[in-house]
Amino acid sequence: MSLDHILLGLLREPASGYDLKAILDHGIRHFWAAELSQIYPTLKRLEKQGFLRSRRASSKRGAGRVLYEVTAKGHSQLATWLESGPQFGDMRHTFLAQIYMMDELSDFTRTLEFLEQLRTRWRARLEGLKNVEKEWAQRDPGFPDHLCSAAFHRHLTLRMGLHSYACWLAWCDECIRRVRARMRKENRNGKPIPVAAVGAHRRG
Amino acid sequence: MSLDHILLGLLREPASGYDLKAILDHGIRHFWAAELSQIYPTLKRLEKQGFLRSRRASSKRGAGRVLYEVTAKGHSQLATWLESGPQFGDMRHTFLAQIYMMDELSDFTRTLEFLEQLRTRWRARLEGLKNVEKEWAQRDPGFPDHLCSAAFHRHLTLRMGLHSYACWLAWCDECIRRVRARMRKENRNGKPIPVAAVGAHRRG
DNA sequence: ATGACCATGTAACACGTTACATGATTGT
DNA sequence: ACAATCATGTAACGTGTTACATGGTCAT
Repeated sequence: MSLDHILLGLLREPASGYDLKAILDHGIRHFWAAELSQIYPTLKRLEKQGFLRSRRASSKRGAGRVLYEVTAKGHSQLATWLESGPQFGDMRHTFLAQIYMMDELSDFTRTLEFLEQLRTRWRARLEGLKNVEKEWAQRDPGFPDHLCSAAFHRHLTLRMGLHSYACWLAWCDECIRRVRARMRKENRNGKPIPVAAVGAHRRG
Repeated sequence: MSLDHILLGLLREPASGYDLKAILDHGIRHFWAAELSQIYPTLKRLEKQGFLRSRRASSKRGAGRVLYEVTAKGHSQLATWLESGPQFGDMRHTFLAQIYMMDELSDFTRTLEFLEQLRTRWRARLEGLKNVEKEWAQRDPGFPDHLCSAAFHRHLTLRMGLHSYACWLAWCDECIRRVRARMRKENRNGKPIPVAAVGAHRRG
């Protein structure tokens, strides 16, 4: 149900499905993704429901395009959604599930490699977002305290990405430090740490 | 595809679908969720594929139960998955999408209310996890540096939850401070901040 | 002419949720 | 008797991905 509202919200000016995909991929990719094969049918349905209206337009390059814009009904639908409070979905962090059961491999080297892969990925993401912010600051004289309302809200979401990646990296470092400490201890005195479950699962 | 591996990983001792649901709800709920209606068919499929084997057992209370355990094939399947590196799925943070388009409402009071709802929720979650950790520390003399390997890895995932919620709260506070500052400014000198998009979307 | 990009779509499949259906046992 | 908990499942629906199909324009 969320993609409906997201498309409605991104349609500030008339845009095609292809445009919306580009917007999603550029400014939004750290917290949302969608494929064209999902966007096109969704736009059609939103039009049928009266939230959008479409018209044909030509494009310099390639085929003709279909531009959509939000109707009054669409705007009020979007406002209702925004006023309904935060939509929390439950997060599915597959990599955390993997760490949870990493003891299966009985080898802390694997855990360490795994954590280092997470760190590499997140460091790259963090650098990416930092650059986005830096370039924005250079380009826009109003940055960050005199942005228009739309850009201001956009910046808040960018800050969330920066906070998150930084904090996950800190977590990675903590984990790596602790895993290394355990490995040193095991090497010092030939694995005295019990391998059997002490109270496996339940309130982890 | 992930639920398959998660069930395999959670099955350290023989357990029923109902048990697995309880494990998911207790130790894992801050990063994964699944319904019984999804778990039961998945277990059947995993058995058909040779990763699990089942036997009937009675239970004190209620009906008979079906206990599953992991086969050798299942263990090696799980090991392959764990060694294949972190599975990053793209995150869908609906509430961030909502903030992104919150300027639609042309009223910072709404943004503020929204952020305060996020803060309330996350504060509760953070307190919950802090309690889990505190009780664990009191209960288990090996905590946190002499846990068995399984519990150690479990603790790493708990730490991730603690880091995340704390960092999101910090982000909330930063946002709330900035929104309040903007509201004060607007009150001082009747809305001089441009409302029109300066460069809407694109690299946000 | 080849590949990169613009542009729109359909079909099949995979994954996940909600609602429904059944029935036993235990505690109040 | 009633509600809560144990226990297993099916059916319908909603959402999201991958693969496939089509065809135009532009630069090399």
